[in-house]
Amino acid sequence: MAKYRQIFERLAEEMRNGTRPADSKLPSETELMHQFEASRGTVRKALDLLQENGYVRKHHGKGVFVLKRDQIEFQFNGIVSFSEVYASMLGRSIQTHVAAFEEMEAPPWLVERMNLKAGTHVFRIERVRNFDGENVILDINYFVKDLVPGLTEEIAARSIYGYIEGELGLQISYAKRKIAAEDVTELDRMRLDLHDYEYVIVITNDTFLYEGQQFEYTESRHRLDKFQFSDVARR
Amino acid sequence: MAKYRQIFERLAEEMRNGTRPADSKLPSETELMHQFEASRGTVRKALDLLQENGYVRKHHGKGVFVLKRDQIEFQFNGIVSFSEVYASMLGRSIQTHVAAFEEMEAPPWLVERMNLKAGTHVFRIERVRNFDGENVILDINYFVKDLVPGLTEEIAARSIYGYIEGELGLQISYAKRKIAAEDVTELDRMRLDLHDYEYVIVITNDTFLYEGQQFEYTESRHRLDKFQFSDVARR
DNA sequence: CGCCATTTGTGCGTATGTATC
DNA sequence: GGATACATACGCACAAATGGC
Repeated sequence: MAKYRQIFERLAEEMRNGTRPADSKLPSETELMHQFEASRGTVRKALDLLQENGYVRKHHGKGVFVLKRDQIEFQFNGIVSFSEVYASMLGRSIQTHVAAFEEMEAPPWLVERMNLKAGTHVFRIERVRNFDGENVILDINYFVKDLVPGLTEEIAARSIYGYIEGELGLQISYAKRKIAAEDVTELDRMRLDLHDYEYVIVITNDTFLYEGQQFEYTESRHRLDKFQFSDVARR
Repeated sequence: MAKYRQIFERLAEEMRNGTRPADSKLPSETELMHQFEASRGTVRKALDLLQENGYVRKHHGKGVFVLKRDQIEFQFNGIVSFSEVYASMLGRSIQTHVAAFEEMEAPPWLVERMNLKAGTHVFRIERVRNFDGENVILDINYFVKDLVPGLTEEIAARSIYGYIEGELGLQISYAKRKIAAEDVTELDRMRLDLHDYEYVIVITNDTFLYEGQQFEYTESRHRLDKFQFSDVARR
């Protein structure tokens, strides 16, 4: 690990575990240089990282100060599967059931949407998330087959993202998300325990690799009362 | 302006106007050093900025490459008022009506939520967004009076954020957002044209200044069919 | 396969400017 | 004014990834 990264991790850990309490002042850059036996540029890079990640606030001419606790904990920015977030927020586990798994030629609307070559093959996966005995979330994924070879139903039942990033080593660059309410469809009725709800919250997700190619399109359909989305926007 | 900033702006402009097309390779760091008569550190800082802002992608051992156009345009990350986003996405304008404007002592639940001192005064503002002749969004803002002095109903009718950042020069650091569906309230019925909808989508927003103090809590209540949220998450 | 040139990544030392106290 | 600390910039050295030979 890069040295500035080590310093960052070390200091961040000390802030999380309370060794460096909120509002306390960090040692000066020169002092940290000696403590970590690093150059000033390296220390500064670590401090920049800390500030970018919301741990500290630098005050020109005064020093670097630790920000309050609850401002730190809340960071799940970036790209996370909503189900995971949802589970972690409630502190409980979600049962996942693979309701469909097929390889198919991308339908026209998907070719259009993902800007694919006609005839491209994709995996289509339906997964139902069961929470407290009720099916409340339906995830429909489309993955470009060439980019995610070797995807199986067993993997889908666990963590597709774990496979993609871990096994395949694909680098995800960014994702476009959209959230909106939609009328319940027949498929929703079939897969979910909808009670009397006439609407679902739909999160669509277009995920791109570093090279700019889209490799995934996903719809995550949530029963109204079981939907929640949180994030932190930073400037 | 700082030199690395100048280099960043210059290169970014050239990418936007097409002088440096997508997938093209930037000159090497050493070459840019000479072109801009800057040190390598300075050039690298500019390149880092470009990558952070989604303009380019660096590849160790290969070079720096310009990303595709639509990957650049789509960035309305950060903190934006949802109404503005909503309006810009539909390409139409929204009429804003200030339905309530009062100064009050922060109620207990707000003191708790915003971690205020008891007895703190806040502005409470209700604004209704009218779109195509229908009231579809109700914004309820609470601003800490001491941090946003001089707020008036006239300002509320235009852009509160414009006032806060422009006139007052306050620096917003980050915002926590939450989106969820809620049952319609009496207030919703009073202010909005709800038709038969029994639910609203509620976006809560806690906004913080750099010093870590929260100065705003807002609820934005949308009629189901008029709600849409988009963003781009980057890694 | 190894070797090498190119290019980015990291770390170091230093100098100057500027803001705060 | 002086001490301290952050911001920016420069130059140098070496490491690591890449691709051509």
